[in-house]
Amino acid sequence: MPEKATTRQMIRVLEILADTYPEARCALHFDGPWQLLVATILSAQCTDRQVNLVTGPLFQRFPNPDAMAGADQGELENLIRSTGFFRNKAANLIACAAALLQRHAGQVPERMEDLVALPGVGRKTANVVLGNAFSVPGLAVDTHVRRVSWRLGWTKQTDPVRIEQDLCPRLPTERWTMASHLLIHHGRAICRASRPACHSCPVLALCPRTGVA
DNA sequence: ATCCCGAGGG
DNA sequence: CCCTCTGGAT
Repeated sequence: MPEKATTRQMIRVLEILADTYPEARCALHFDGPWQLLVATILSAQCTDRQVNLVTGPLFQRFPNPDAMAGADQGELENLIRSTGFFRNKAANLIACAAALLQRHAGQVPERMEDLVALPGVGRKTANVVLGNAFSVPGLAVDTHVRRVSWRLGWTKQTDPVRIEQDLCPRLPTERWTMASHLLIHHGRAICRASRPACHSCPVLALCPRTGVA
């Protein structure tokens, strides 16, 4: 078994991925922290493409937390139905908007502690909002980050929080947010969950598995 | 550990 | 049919 990846090796992989995917960034369409928060809540177990299809009409109908807090849940469900889990998500969005009004004067808070206290917001969603709306460093560990970092031999953990605790100390703070984007992009394009395209992987030489899913 | 849930791909 | 998609709450 290979040793756990070093900071130098991890940065080398990230640099190659950055060269391979210069367009890597947050793929959700949004304008401002609140729209990003809503889009990220909707992105649970759903492609970003599917989220982007519904957020246009959604934000036209409910342009701010005040409007969404007073939304009819059935109407909201219909607007977000195609993203899946629509009953949970609709209830969470209404409760979340209400919580923003009650606790934060209708603004999206910039602290992890406050974000994860919002309905429907877990640590992964909070990290996405912090990193992409407020430029606060964080590693958002989703299904792609978990799978790719596992295959690269960067971690043996499976719990997202432990993966975060395992990887972050070995990476410079300023690379955390981009690391999420790069690993997600690579996970979608090449290092897919099923039938990964190892034959065309730019970091194959740095992967301990060298081709096995 | 289990549930929520639609859409897309193989 | 199967698996997977930028999870979260119970």
